[in-house]
Amino acid sequence: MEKKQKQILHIDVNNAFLSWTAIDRLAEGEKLDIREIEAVIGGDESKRAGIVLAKSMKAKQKGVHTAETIYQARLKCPNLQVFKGDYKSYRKHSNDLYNLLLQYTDKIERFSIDECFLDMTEYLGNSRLIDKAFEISKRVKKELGFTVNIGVAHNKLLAKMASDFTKPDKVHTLYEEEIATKMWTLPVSELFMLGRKTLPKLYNMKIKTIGDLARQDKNEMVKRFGKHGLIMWEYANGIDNSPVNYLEEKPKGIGNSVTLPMDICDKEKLEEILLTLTEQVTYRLRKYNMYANVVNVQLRTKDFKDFSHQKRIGKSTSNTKEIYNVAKDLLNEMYKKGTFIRLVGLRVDSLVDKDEVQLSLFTDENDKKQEKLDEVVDKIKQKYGYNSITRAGKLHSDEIVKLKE
DNA sequence: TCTGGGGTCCTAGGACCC
DNA sequence: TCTGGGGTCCTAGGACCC
Repeated sequence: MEKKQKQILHIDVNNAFLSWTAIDRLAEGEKLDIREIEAVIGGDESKRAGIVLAKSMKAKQKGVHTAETIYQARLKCPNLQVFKGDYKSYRKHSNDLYNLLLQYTDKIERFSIDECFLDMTEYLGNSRLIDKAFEISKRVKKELGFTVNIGVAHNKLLAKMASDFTKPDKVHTLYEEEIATKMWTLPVSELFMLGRKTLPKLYNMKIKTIGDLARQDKNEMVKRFGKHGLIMWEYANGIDNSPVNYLEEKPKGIGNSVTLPMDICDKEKLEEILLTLTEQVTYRLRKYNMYANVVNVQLRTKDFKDFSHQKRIGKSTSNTKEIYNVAKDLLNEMYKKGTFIRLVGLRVDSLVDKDEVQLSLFTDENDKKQEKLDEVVDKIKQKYGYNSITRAGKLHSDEIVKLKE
């Protein structure tokens, strides 16, 4: 029995953050379209978060890369203009795109804020996949005011690779018979899931193009790189059977981390930051109506070394105080006196739905009290905004840990 | 004014049980 | 007394993505 070939589109917003900020500015009456100048969306350098989040085509032509420091970008592009990001607005533009795409299929996987996979297999009728791609491209541009790249293929990997070819505002196909001419000729660094650590190892093996990688012996790749070796080899050969995950998925973990305005070696201060992070993380956790089983604390030292300790806690919980107590223990266990810390992070993992947790018959009276306390605080935050209520003596770390609605 | 913040998945080693 | 493995859970760290 022959299996029906999947019909997949990958939609990728061109310079998403920069385009969306450009649109917002024009809507507010600004005359300058920042897509037309040497510009980036960047983090706040005064908060030691100065990296490039998105770049205009003109900045790209000067050699500016995403994720490099704004300092470095400016060396290459002295007239660079830097703009702040606005995540609330980005979420809205992302939703606008999603809602437009829903008119074509409900099998949409939101891969990130600016990328979607569409499974069109059952929604094509008599039309061709590529014609749908062009139609979507035109409509997004006209109705939403920004451009997208669309990859057209028979699996997700090939669609994603295709959408990454030439930009912006382009539709590219990458069918099986085109792999050799369109993909194997590319540098191996272009392959999805091939990062900066693996690349030098491949260069040592004289692998320069995706084609070189595809022609390696599969078993040899597994022997050398384990599971990752298999994935690399399969991707290089255009093999990917993963489905478009269109169902809304619950998060597997929730975390907040913050780069401090200056390196800190005062443990009390670190604990205060940790408490603020815990409040935010558990607030989000409770909004999902979930409990956590694992607490994880991350520290980054001033020379950029990362450490993390985690602990599986006895019972699942979303209680601020309980999670903070575990977090504080982890911090104390890990923190060496006198070390200067650049970043503090808190995550909860191994999440479960609150409803699925068997409620203990012996729920502690004190636990109930704590849960009530969280509820009351959450309600106030929901009604009057996250910032409306805070613990005494904690205002400073509230400022450091950027508060969000 | 050098290097973000949010995730997911994998690996290796140790503890513990059978 | 010594010598085993397999399986599972837990933890620390790392690679990669946008």
